[in-house]
Amino acid sequence: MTNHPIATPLLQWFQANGRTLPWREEPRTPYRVWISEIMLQQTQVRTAVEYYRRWMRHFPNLVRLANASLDEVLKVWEGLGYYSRARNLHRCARIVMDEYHERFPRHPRELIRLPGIGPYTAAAIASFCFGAQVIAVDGNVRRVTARLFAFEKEVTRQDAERLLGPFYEGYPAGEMNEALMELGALRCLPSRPLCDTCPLRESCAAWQTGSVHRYPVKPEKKRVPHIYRTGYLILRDGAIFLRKRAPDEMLGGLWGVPLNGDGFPELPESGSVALPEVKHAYTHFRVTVRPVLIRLEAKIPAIIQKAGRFVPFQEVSDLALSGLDHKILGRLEAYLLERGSKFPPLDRGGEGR
DNA sequence: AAGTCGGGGCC
DNA sequence: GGCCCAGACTT
Repeated sequence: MTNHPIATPLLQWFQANGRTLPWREEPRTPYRVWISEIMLQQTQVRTAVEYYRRWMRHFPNLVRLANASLDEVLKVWEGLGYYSRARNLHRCARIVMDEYHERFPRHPRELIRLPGIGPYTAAAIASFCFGAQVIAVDGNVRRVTARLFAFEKEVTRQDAERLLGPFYEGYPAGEMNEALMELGALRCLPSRPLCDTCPLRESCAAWQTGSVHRYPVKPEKKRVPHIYRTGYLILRDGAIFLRKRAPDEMLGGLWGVPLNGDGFPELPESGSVALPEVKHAYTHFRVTVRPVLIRLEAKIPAIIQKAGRFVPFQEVSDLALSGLDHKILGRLEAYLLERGSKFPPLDRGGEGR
């Protein structure tokens, strides 16, 4: 029996205090693990759990997902962000159904070739579902590693694999991966870690030197630009003009209010009504949108009409919209309510159908 | 190695 | 406001 001074207490702690993922119900099929791991990319468990439950009601298995339309998939994903994850899930489901006879490949080298599955997710699926002896390096594992070894640089995936590899020998990698991630989520927190109750305290180089707060070392912070746009609310006979973004642009596949610039011409604002501004923060820039109700005298120019279509108010909630567009349409809803008119409430994720 | 790609939770 | 989150993909 192996008895590693770090791996053994880690697993003992995990079996007594870990296992907090709410969807760990058996059996942990590749489909369930795949969906949950994709949802958890750059997303906290609290945020993902309700999306996961709703997802499984809409797409309970791989075939149902593969046979759905991308519009349906994006609507269920709506609000989770990083929408390439949803587009890749859809692509991947069709590949696994058509080319892998509905069965995920077992080997990480094969899994990583599938769209949306990178080094972490491939290792997670392979170790959780197929017992592969591979390390799944996520943000938690990087942080734990940085403190455990008082690592003075950013911990790359290769660094983590090299430093943690000896711990894994003789232990099930799936359990070790989960244990390390749970430790990062419950004890080795990004700020104010709970070292008093950490099972690896005595082995932690950062704790031994009283310098836990210095790790992990953070890269330079870059200042984010702030852009200003005008959002065009073009109404006609109980419908609003929306455009569908191309698959290869930001928020690809989602519908939205057209903004000036950004593939859309400036519109004349004579006689228009300005609504309160909307602010929105993305990862690498911020935007302030000034929504305006546009009064179009003449017919819609062809260049604009080609960019989208007029959507009846009642059908807007069937479309997948970004968070910014929800905010903008919220201004319109408030404006119409003030004037005794009505705009249907915008539910997210298609639950209202 | 560095940029791009969302949104929510928390301080 | 800034920071972080069970990362992947492109260049």
